[in-house]
Amino acid sequence: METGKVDLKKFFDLPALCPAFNIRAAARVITQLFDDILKPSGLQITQFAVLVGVATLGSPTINQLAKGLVMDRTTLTRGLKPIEKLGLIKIRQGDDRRTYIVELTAKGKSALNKTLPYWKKARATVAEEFGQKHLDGLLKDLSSVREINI
Amino acid sequence: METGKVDLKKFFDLPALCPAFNIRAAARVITQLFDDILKPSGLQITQFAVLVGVATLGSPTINQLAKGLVMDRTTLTRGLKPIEKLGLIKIRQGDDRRTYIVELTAKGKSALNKTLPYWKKARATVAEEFGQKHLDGLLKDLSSVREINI
DNA sequence: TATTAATAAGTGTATATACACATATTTAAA
DNA sequence: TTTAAATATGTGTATATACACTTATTAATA
Repeated sequence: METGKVDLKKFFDLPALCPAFNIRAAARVITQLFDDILKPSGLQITQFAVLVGVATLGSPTINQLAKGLVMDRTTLTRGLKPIEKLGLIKIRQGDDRRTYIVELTAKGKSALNKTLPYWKKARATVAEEFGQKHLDGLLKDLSSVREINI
Repeated sequence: METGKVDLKKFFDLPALCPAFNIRAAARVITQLFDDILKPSGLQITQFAVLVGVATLGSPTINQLAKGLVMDRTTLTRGLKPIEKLGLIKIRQGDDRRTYIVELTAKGKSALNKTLPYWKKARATVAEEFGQKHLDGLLKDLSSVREINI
């Protein structure tokens, strides 16, 4: 049976073929690039993403926001804490008292506008490194990945 | 100046255009898909990735492994703990006593082989949902994202 | 109406992520 | 050879991630 003997050769081409490895590694690279360029704004790209979500969805509930951001609800719950502490959002109970509604504060709106040029710069950097058309294709692909449901 | 008034319209198409939003959301979806399918193996895709890295790099140092996995070194340091606790790897000091070398245990090799079919199934699922050629293109794109250096 | 099911959200726990900083060891330079 | 620079790693801290579980509220049903 030789349980100890293991042919490791078959694993050699696995990293290049693995969607999970590749997408996670790329996400780390992109996140660091964005965070680096956004640094002067005082926001991280994840926090900016939440604020944009709140703005575009228009004072959503936690659940609605989580769905909009394609994010686990409990992940979002924790993620709201820091930006709430920064005074960028307020969370108030909805008419349906099970729900909680996330709203931008004036400070939050101002942070959005302050951060936008840095976001544009970060995006431009990626487009430059990557080619605009190439990037457009990648974004389309990523959005169909998002729509995968097991 | 109307600091309170903020035109939120300009944020509406931002999510679709943002590489960071999209790649992070896609990474969450793909990770959950892989973790779900790998569940019977007892490994998560991130742990499997580390084991594959150790196997393909051949007993690398922490730094070498971090580079190979396109991972921050300190992230890896923490990530090694759980699989070390599971007895899948051993970490020993190198001849250069600054270095620590990561090695697969027999149990680790066995875990690799046990997990491989689940990984194949997960990859096949993605390929099915996504189209094999489409996926090949995406993987190529993601690997060039990885090579971005600011 | 009383009971049950469905929905919304929070908490416990564990891992993932990475920056800033500190320590140990080796290599290079004075 | 002493000192300085470079390299390898770990730790403190904070946020990100999500599963399993619990609680509160509302909607549906008996």
